[in-house]
Amino acid sequence: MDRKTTGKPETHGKRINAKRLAEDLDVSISTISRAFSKEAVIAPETRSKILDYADRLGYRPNPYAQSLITQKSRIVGIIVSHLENPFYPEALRGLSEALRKAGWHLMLFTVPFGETPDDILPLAMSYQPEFVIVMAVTVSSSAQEVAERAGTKLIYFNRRDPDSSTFYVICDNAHGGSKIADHFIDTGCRRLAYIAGFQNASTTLDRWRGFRDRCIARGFPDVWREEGYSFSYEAGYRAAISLMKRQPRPDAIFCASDIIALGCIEAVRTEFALRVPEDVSVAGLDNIEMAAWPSHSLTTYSQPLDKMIAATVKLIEEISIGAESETVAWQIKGEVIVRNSTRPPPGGKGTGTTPDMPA
Amino acid sequence: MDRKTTGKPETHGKRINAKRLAEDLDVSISTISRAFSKEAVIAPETRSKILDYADRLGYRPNPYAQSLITQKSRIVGIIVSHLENPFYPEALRGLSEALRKAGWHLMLFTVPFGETPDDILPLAMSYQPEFVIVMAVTVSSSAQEVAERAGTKLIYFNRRDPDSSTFYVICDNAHGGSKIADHFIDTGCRRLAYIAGFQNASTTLDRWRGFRDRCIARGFPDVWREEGYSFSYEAGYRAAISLMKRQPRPDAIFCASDIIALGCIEAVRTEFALRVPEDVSVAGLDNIEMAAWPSHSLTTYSQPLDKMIAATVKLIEEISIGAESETVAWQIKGEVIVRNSTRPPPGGKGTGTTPDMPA
DNA sequence: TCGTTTGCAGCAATCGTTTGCATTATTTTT
DNA sequence: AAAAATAATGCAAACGATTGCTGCAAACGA
Repeated sequence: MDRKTTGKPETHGKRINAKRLAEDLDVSISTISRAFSKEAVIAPETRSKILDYADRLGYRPNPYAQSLITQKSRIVGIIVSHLENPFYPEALRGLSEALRKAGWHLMLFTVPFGETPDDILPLAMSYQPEFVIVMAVTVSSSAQEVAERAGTKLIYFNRRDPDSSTFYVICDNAHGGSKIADHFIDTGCRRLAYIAGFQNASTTLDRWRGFRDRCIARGFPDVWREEGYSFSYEAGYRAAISLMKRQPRPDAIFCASDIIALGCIEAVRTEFALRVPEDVSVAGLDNIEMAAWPSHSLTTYSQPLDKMIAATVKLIEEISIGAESETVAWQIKGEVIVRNSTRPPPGGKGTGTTPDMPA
Repeated sequence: MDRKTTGKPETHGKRINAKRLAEDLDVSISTISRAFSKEAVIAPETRSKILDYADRLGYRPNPYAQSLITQKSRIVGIIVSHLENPFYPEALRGLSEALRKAGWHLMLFTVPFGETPDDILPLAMSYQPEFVIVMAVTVSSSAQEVAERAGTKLIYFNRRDPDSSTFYVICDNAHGGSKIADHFIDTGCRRLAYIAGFQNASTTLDRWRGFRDRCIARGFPDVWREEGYSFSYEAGYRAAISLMKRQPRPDAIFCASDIIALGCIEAVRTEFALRVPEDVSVAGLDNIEMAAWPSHSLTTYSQPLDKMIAATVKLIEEISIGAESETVAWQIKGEVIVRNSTRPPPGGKGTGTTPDMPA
């Protein structure tokens, strides 16, 4: 009695579909369909009979037929350009799980070196996703228009489009910059510098603005800015080198991202034999997991990733329902996470002089 | 003359489909379809006329209708469990680009903490991908059967299923272990140890086997093994602590992955105030980008990622064509990358004593 | 008992393609 | 010039669902 099947379900050649179920159970195809629809009106016992049998056969409604008829795909595309920045895998993972829970499927598109999201968008569009999340530089307005015309909504994640008014979800980058400025100044730093990331990125810009404005406001108008040209370890390493050659040397460096900060710290230590934080305070922005590793122990401003993800999913759900969503954009505050890459406050409290890290 | 449209293409309400093109161009829907099919027989001028016009309208064949009729999805699902290990974002990116070039679409599924690929597979199946790449622990044979029955082929990436004979692509992990053993022994290390990753993973096992067997073969049968229980920085940190408490202390540690090795190095330095590589040589396996950073400068055995990706795509293409692929599995050799986390050879040549890293 | 409301299920049109076969137009052969 | 071969297109039946409408029974009220 432990054979493969217990009666009817003899997978007899053909692929199982609604018709097969309908015949076996002696109902119409419509009824099968309704059994799988939450809102449809159908007798409870009929539904459970169908659902049970479907389960036995391993039947699931064909999503292609569904998409074809309903004109909805339940697919969200995601365009990512810089997976090498650990912030993005973290974001990707969170987004993936949250969207899955909400019943969406994620199609991944990476932007190869030398190409732009603009080149990828048409491809991403081919499965007619209802949404495309862009975790990369913003796309041109013409590409944007193509998407809109096909009925696909664009959502920027961790980017903001200076011009157009598409949906976006970001952390309050200017706030981050300003809080780091406060932290530097409060701990006695005076010669303040910034290492920028990719030049056209809104994140580079906003973090700089927040940082510089706050420095100025607190009486330190001479803030240096060094271009990193990208959000990477190497960028931080290189930028730090030219920054540290200046006279007088900066005593605090705010980096446009954590990964830049790590490169920066390394350069300060290796190339100049200087100590962090005794000689230079270094802070980043992101709060990637690596920042907490004892070897790095990086002071940073945390991106509120969970909240950003929740906001993104909420946005998608709302628009999808047709709510025309009042909130077109989310900008969420994070907080400063003080670790050991910045000097302790002058009072001498806190972590003491320099803990942990061996010479 | 620079208006939106130049004549006909007045997107008049309805969604553009083959029918619309057919009417406008006065051909049949079949002809439209054939214009988009490489193999179809159609007059060249007809084809280009159609293609041009389609371009003007921005028409592309509806993939859902296509999938429905052809029973092929051109979708490959990918199940990833440990994006926090930088090896996986790197692999993901490569796979994504290579598959896209080959005309496939990638659906991403991450395995949330506490769940297994088994739980995710049914979900991944719902869009009927033609292939599912599993970059995680292997799935149970029953789940595997479910996939096979739905006509989906499973491919393991960086995993090998001890029991069943599904497709897999891995690097030659045993070779890696043995080469690292050689390197340790050649550079004068004598008290050899291994930090394992996730216990049931084939990678943990194979790397250990290769390492231990080679050590034994060369006359060092007493190889320590410490469990890390996962492939993570924290695991390496913890495992290194209990390993270094032993007497006598190991003087060389082979870690089941780069990220473990980084944690291990950090523990050795911070918790024991010992130097790497002077007191202990540490090597990993993967060759993630971070391993090359000057702050880490990790000796490691490189996974031949490019080749592994190429093999995966080739596998997919072949099976998809129906070639029933002779090669069911790929196992590709990598090579030892010597950096500064292992001591130089006794002869004194090579990089000298200890370069770069400040005290 | 009969008319009315209500609850469920079925009919059939529809989504946008692909493709085997029939048909027409064109060229070649005899 | 007619017959045969070839090339290009059209016809229509799938693929597997969803959903507005219709129909029918049971339940209800009078």
